[in-house]
Amino acid sequence: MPEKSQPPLRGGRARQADVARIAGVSQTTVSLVLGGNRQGVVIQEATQARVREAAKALGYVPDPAARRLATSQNNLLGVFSFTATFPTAMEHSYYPFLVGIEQEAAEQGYDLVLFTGSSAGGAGARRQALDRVRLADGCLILGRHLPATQLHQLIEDGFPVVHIGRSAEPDVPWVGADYVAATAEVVRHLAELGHRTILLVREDDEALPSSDRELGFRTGLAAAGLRRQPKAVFRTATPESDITADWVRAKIASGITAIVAEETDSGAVWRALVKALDEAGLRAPHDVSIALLGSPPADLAGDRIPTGFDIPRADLGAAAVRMLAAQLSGIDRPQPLVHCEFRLGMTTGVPAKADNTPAH
Amino acid sequence: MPEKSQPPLRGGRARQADVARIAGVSQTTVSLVLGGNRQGVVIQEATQARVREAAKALGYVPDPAARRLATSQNNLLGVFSFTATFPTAMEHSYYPFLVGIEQEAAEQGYDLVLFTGSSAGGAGARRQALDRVRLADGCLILGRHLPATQLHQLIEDGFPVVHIGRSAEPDVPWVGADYVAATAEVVRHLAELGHRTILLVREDDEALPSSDRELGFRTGLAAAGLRRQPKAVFRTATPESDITADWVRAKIASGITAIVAEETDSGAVWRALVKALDEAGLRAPHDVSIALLGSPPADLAGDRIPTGFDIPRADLGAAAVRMLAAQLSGIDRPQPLVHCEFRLGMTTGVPAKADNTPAH
DNA sequence: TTGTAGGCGTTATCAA
DNA sequence: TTGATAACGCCTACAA
Repeated sequence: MPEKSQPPLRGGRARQADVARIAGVSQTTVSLVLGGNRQGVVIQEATQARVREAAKALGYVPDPAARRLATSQNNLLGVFSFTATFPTAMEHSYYPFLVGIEQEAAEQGYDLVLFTGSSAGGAGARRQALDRVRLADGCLILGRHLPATQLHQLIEDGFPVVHIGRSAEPDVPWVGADYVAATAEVVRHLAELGHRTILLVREDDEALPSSDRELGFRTGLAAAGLRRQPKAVFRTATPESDITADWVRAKIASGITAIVAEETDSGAVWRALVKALDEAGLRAPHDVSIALLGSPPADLAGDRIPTGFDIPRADLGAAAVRMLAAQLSGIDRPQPLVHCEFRLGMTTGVPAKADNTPAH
Repeated sequence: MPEKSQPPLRGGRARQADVARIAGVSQTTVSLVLGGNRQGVVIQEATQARVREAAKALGYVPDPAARRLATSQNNLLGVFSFTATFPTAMEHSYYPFLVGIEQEAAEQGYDLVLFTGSSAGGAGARRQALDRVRLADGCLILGRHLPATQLHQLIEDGFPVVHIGRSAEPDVPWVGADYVAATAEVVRHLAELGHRTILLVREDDEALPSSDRELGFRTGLAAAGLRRQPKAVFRTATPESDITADWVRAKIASGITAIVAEETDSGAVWRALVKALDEAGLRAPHDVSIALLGSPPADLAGDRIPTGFDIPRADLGAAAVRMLAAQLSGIDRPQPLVHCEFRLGMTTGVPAKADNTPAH
């Protein structure tokens, strides 16, 4: 047997070279036949058959690592978050985003690399480094607090990155929910019901989600032709103590017929509002209309559905993947804003009494 | 500038060669300094510092594919599931497993690769292929229906794999919940309360989770010194129609004082049992004790907590990672069985009336 | 202490 | 139509 001295299999795996030897052709031919043959090279049917047969006999399977090395395409999308991606407390997890991310990634032919221990530290401090993400073709970033320096280094190097959630950092590509339009729509809804004096309750910080809602609020008021009201926005850092039964009564007495509350991470504002109404013996929408600029916290899910809007987290994840894929293939970036679905709940209705604005 | 003509960065990613050029050393030295240097080669501190600095400046990260091709190690653990890992219906998801997987992977210094599109298909049928997991150092497999052929191919080739959930396939390493011991413990609990005639309700198939529970049931009976009862196990394929108010009444009349129900994917058995009791106007544990061999379905969570046991899914995920890590480092496999926590609920108590077994 | 050279399995470019 | 041959990025004897 004057065959080459190589053993037929090495480490239990057949290589293209093995197939080639069995089929009596060159390794290149095997690659051509078995790989896509994108070069459009013409190969005899008989040869192809021989190659295929040999491959099958040997149980040949291409080595993805080698393939990826040769094509310099990992088909890997990174997912990086600074907090644990799957915390024990499920409500705070990125699960809803991942639903969309996974679907769209599959659609586009990418696998996902989940970088672990971003918060915990795990095995050594160096794992903290954002640099690890470079092993993927591009990376999605979840969460608010990013190390701006590292991130910009990444971006400067031309590494494709998309932040989920509108980013305040310049030059960081992002996808985000369109809070402005969604909030404006809620205001419009209230205005159409006849409300003329509407109050926005928001947290007392400068986060984008908050200021976007305020912008949408003002936009909505203007679009509805409502005149600028001096104290249309109420800021609170401590909802529990600020938003009381007395507070609500006073607001209603002052002519306010509708209150829209920001959705916060903890849901504290909305929770406090609901509680305050309850303690005041008031009911929505009978005594006052209330709306929530976001989704209700899980533990209040059983309550009456609040009017407001839903943040399409899965859509956001999918949009982020699309944006990243676009960067990777050099296509123009798609729309970064994702539409929020208006939610007609049971907490808004016509104003309790004729509004007290001057007749026009 | 008599530097080599290569651009400092290619395609946005730095290679060892780039680092070497910047640091003014050879590529080997870079590999030595940055890689573990398992060869024990001694390198000047100053040189090492230069290399590290250059690497940092360039944001160098080793290419996983290349690394794997050369060594078969890249600190990546694969997660493969036959259904989508993040389905829209969160209740049926692998979330609880992922909590443990992520934590333990971080602990052990691994990142995770989530192989997507296993079910959806996505970009072509080949994505279906389990072979992609070879990019990682090893792989966790979730879900029941495995492509046995591909899986065994993988295992034969020495690729480390761990199935989450006890596997019926031979030679497939797995971690699983110890249903046998847990079920036996529930039976013991009932026996200690004084129950002598206990009924097991299970689904009518031959799945391991079911048969393990039955085995534990019989073990528990034997350990409690209860004599073998002819019709101690009731099988049903259609719980809704089989488990009715009349059925329950008949069982109680026949002397049964306790019923243990298998946890099924849909929770159908338990649901039917609870409903039947309700319709019969019976209450647990007053009229009959009932126990659930697993966790209650989410929509019944508000009900009275059933006695039974909890499946430690996060622990399972962590155990799977440990087992995989053990395989990777050549250590002996750790215990594959994870203990289920006994859950003392409100549905079991002393038998309704003096039991009717003959005096001993 | 550092560098040279060869190989891992695939793809891609040329010649033949 | 096929077959050498050179990357791809990294690791590791072995040589200097």
